[in-house]
Amino acid sequence: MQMKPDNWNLKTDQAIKLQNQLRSRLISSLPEGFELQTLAGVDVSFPGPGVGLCVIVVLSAVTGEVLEIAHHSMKVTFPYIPGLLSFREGPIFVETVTRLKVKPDLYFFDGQGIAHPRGLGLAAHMGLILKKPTIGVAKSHLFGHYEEPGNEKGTWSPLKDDKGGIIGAVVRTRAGKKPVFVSPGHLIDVEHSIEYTLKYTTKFRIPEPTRLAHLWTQKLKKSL
DNA sequence: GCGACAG
DNA sequence: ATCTTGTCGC
Repeated sequence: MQMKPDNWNLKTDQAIKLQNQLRSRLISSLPEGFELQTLAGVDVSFPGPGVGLCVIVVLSAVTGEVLEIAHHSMKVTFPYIPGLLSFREGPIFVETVTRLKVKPDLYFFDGQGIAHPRGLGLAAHMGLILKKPTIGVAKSHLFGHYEEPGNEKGTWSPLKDDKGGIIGAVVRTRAGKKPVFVSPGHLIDVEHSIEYTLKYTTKFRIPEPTRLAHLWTQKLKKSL
């Protein structure tokens, strides 16, 4: 039986089963004739217990100019459990994305893509719902084996699963600073995930789209 | 049983 | 993620 990727009313054991079923639907290559015109960064903050605030910032892939910012806050019930982040942040993201006028060609998420225990991290799961290319750029490690990458910006080392398959990369986006964990979500491969992550990470360690989304998520949290 | 553990 | 100001350093 086919389950919907946006079924949030599940207990933890059922959520895990859903992830195992959805992983097979992932496509690991860009759509035919893919053209990157607009991209988005997503982030979620928690103004208080049981309340989440999501922000999506859309930028021009050419000029880097901010084209649109959408946000929404609502009650969150699912707890934070490593490996089940999409069930906590997914509902509010899906609600927020409906408020966008511009539909981005690519999304950056603050979390893992397929570099996940069941191959379905936040970025991968949201990609299946969006049916758009998604990339996960996490600030810390969750799953996979790797060697520390070189110390220069742009250097990276592969993230591998238990069988040695490459599921992402540990990328040094800033010399001398902690690397980020990049992995493809849906409709994209590891190589392009690294390429786009480096291309859109300019001044800081985190890609501009998600970095800006995070800034807004913190700013809006205070004005509530 | 003992660690590891996105945000 | 969140609790929290100024401060040392590149």
